[in-house]
Amino acid sequence: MNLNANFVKKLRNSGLRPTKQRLKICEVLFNTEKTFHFTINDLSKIIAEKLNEKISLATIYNTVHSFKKKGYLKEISINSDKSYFDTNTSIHHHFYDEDTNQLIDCNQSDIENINIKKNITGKKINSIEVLIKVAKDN
Amino acid sequence: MNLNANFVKKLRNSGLRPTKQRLKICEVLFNTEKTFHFTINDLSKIIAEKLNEKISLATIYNTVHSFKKKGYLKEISINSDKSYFDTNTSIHHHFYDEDTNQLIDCNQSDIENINIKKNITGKKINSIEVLIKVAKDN
DNA sequence: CATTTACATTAGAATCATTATAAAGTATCT
DNA sequence: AGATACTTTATAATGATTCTAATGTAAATG
Repeated sequence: MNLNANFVKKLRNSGLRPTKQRLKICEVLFNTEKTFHFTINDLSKIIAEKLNEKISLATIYNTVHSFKKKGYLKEISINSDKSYFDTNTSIHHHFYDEDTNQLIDCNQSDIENINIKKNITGKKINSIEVLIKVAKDN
Repeated sequence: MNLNANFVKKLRNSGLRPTKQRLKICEVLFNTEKTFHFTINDLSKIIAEKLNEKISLATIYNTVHSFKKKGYLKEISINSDKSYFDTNTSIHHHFYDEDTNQLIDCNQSDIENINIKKNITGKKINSIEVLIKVAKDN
């Protein structure tokens, strides 16, 4: 399956028609070797600068949220004013560098298995996320 | 040490003068058997309703942030639009009920020790927080 | 393949949480 | 008590996100 068909599939699965704008968004999000973290504002700038395309914020918000709902993107919790998203949707954790405000992936294999002894009755666990805050050591 | 003296001490330690408004805030935050979670808006409403006092939002924000900086309150990360605070400042984790949007404490003793095998070079770990998202099991 | 219909895009307005401002009030110091 | 420094407050400003409604485009229909 070529890239474009893959993008179309992701969009359709998310209940979205494959439009020019949304395909551009896919290009930035899914056509990369490495996964990455971004805010809506970051994404908007990348599209504007690298792709020389201007897509309205409303469209970007809608598309990102649809992808998130479908599981093609993850939202990441940080004490913060902004929402961070992650194109790495696998189970993994994060370091948050308080000096630089940078988010860094922490593979599941870098943390020993987390064993939760007690759960809320009648509920199932949907996710376990660890956030490790680090700062200059001095 | 009586309660009031305790409040004054907390305020002074946080670099704040003990004013009428701030003491009312302390009353809500620290004069309880149980610790609890709140948003600034919650706090504002509790003060307005239970204490029959109206304190401006700016004062509440300032006071809460000073307490947080000093460690008398914790801020909690959730995928969200709002900031949650916790009067339980001990090391502990959280369940987040996605059905009800409720935050529930998870004691450190309810999770087996978390062992991080790899750290960012030159950084020290300030905190390790686990957020367990749960939802109806059906 | 023209037409209709349903969904999309967009700029700009609206909203909501949070932060800044500056005038009036209060705690503390001397 | 008077001077000084910090506070409170209402209101304005900001910034992220969502809404709106007019215009545009994809898909379905005949």
